[in-house]
Amino acid sequence: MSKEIRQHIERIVPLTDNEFDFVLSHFTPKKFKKHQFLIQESNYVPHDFWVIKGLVKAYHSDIDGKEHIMQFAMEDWWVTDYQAYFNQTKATLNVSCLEDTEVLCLSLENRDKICAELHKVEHFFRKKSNAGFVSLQRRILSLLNSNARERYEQFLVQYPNLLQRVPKTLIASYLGVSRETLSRFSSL
Amino acid sequence: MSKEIRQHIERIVPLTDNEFDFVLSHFTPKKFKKHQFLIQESNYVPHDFWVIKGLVKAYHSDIDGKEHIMQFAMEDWWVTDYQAYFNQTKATLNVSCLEDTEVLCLSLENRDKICAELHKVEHFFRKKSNAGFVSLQRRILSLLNSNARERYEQFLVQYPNLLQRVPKTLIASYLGVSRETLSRFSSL
DNA sequence: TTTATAGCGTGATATATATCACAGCAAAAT
DNA sequence: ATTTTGCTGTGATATATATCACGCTATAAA
Repeated sequence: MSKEIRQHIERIVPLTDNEFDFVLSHFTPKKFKKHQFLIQESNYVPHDFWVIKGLVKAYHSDIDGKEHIMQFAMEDWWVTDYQAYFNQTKATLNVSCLEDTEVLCLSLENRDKICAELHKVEHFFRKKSNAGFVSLQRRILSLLNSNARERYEQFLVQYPNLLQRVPKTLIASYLGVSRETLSRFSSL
Repeated sequence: MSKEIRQHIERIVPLTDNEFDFVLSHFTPKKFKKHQFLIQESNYVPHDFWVIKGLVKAYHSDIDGKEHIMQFAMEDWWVTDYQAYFNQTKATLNVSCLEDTEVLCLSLENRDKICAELHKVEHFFRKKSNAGFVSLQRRILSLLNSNARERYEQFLVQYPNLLQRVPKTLIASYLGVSRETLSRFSSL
């Protein structure tokens, strides 16, 4: 299970065995059952999570109790409430498991430590953050440009694998559409 | 004009004079007149731009010729088509000047060079990227959560200064609302 | 087994927002 | 000085999407 994250990092920067051991020693593995919470609103957010196995949703509950999904995260994805994590403030998002899930946890302190210690690691996280930024920009453009049906079709192309594992209700909530409207799309 | 960017960087990492000179030498200043383009769709994107003075919009033109604004950028902001810039692909966004504008240009090559040379600089850009990521997440949540009027009110709170300098038509396009609908909000 | 509960589809209706059309006005261009 | 262009407001109407309501099915809980 540590091989996977090594691969994940080495897709961007090569590491010696020693370097990798050093990095890995700053992560702690953790397991969650379906329906358990990695993060709950109004609590502090101790970790960024890298998903080894399983599937989670990060979402905001509005005043009417409606859920708005910020992101899904499955194998090889990172997830947390980044606003709260980076600023050490209380979460406004919840992160909960759609399946039994195993993660590697990285505290902000440890993240900054391995970044400071190993320039390569700082480089890795910069690249990751840049890529994340770009993909959020794409999502924003899709919300501005496209109607509900088009957004759904884009989702199908971009995340065909998620479709298998995530109920349509939640995909609707990720896309900013009601489940009924989404359902009428899928039926043709 | 170089003092401003030094301050901008030193809000995150302190630099010696030598270090700053080294960094600055990788930027090139450039001036644009109102209506000129920093970036045009379907061209390669040679630079990331840091705005010294002025105001620009980064936007996508859809098939019907409608503009969707990705971001505004005024003094002390960064702007480019990041997807195209980071991946060295052709732009899908345009960036054009709403006012006469002065910028500092940073090529991807130079960015990577100063990041590789100075760990501090890589740290700076990582922090910047993280902050950008978080603010895009906020915008996405606002698009999912809030109706047009609420988004407009949030915009007023978040960017009161932009309201003075940007026509409402463009704010509407940033918020994903028609200018007519936005106009009906402002009138009460 | 029986009973909940979650997911999904679908009709009828309501509503937010877009679109179309027109006018007024200020600033820029000729 | 006159014309053009960009920005804004506002009415009338159209449309995409939300909401409400119901039933069906499969899985999970009692």
